[in-house]
Amino acid sequence: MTDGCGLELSLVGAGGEAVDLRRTFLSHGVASLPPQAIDEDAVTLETTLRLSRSRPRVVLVSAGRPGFARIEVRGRAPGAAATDEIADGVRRVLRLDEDLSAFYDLAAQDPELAWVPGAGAGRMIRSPTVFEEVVKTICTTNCTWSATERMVAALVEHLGDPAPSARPGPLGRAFPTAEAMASAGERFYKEVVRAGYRGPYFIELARMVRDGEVNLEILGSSSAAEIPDDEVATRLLALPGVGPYAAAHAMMMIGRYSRLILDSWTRPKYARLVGRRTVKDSTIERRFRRYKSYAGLAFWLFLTRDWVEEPLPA
DNA sequence: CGTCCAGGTCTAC
DNA sequence: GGTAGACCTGGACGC
Repeated sequence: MTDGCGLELSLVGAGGEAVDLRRTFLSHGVASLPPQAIDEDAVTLETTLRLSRSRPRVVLVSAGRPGFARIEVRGRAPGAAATDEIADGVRRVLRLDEDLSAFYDLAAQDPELAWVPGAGAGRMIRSPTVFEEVVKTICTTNCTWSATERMVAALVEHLGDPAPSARPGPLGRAFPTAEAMASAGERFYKEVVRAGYRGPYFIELARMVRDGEVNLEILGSSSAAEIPDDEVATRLLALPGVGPYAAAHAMMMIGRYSRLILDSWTRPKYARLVGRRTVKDSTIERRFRRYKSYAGLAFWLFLTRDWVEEPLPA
């Protein structure tokens, strides 16, 4: 456990926005894939963070004093450097470094999304690396959610570096590095992960990242600010197994909200919410065009408002 | 049992 | 540039 002071993070966005921890934890399904896990009732997020100078550590994030998140680190108390790294990691995962105030201003003018700023919604739980986001996204393509869970769990369980406290299973391990994924053989992907045709995609993607042919992490860093979304999309679409859906999904995960995630879940859900049987993609795009670079985030929040119960008006 | 298809992508026209 | 068909896997469903 942490030292007596405990570790806490102020739940405020970079622009002073309120942040709702529960809304953040339940921002999207990928947030609950290993090595992350969400306990909805306890409002707790567990994840395992890789550290630069020591073994990965299991971290638990939960509600602390009002306006704060509490961070617990499993195992012996981390040193000062590791503590800083863990705090930075959690800040990144919760996306606290992001300023959503410009988006909130737009949402406030839209009767159907005016609830967003007050709800502290809009922070999509993120993974420690862009590589992890892309791999997980590929695991969501063309299969059921149970298959996604099976594939990700197998990758983490068999290729992830364990924290000292790790027990058998997919939790308590950092997400595998590109190195580890590139070194695993085709048989591993076929027989253990049961990834089917995605196996060769994973091997090639991991090899490209390991060999420095692509720099995915730059796309998720603040130094990529001058790279336009179109360019980010082009780079993602060039990756094996990444098409329009996966590119839009990965972009949402790395804070590039211009693309709408249009897939077999979002399309019917949108149609149902607006009381139609089907809606053309172009119609959906038009509805959210006013949000410009935040169109994808607006669309996602429109779809997921009912994921969290809202407090009754006083 | 077979067919369909799930939070698609790729290749070949 | 738009559009079939194939593609791993494994639940859900119809027969």
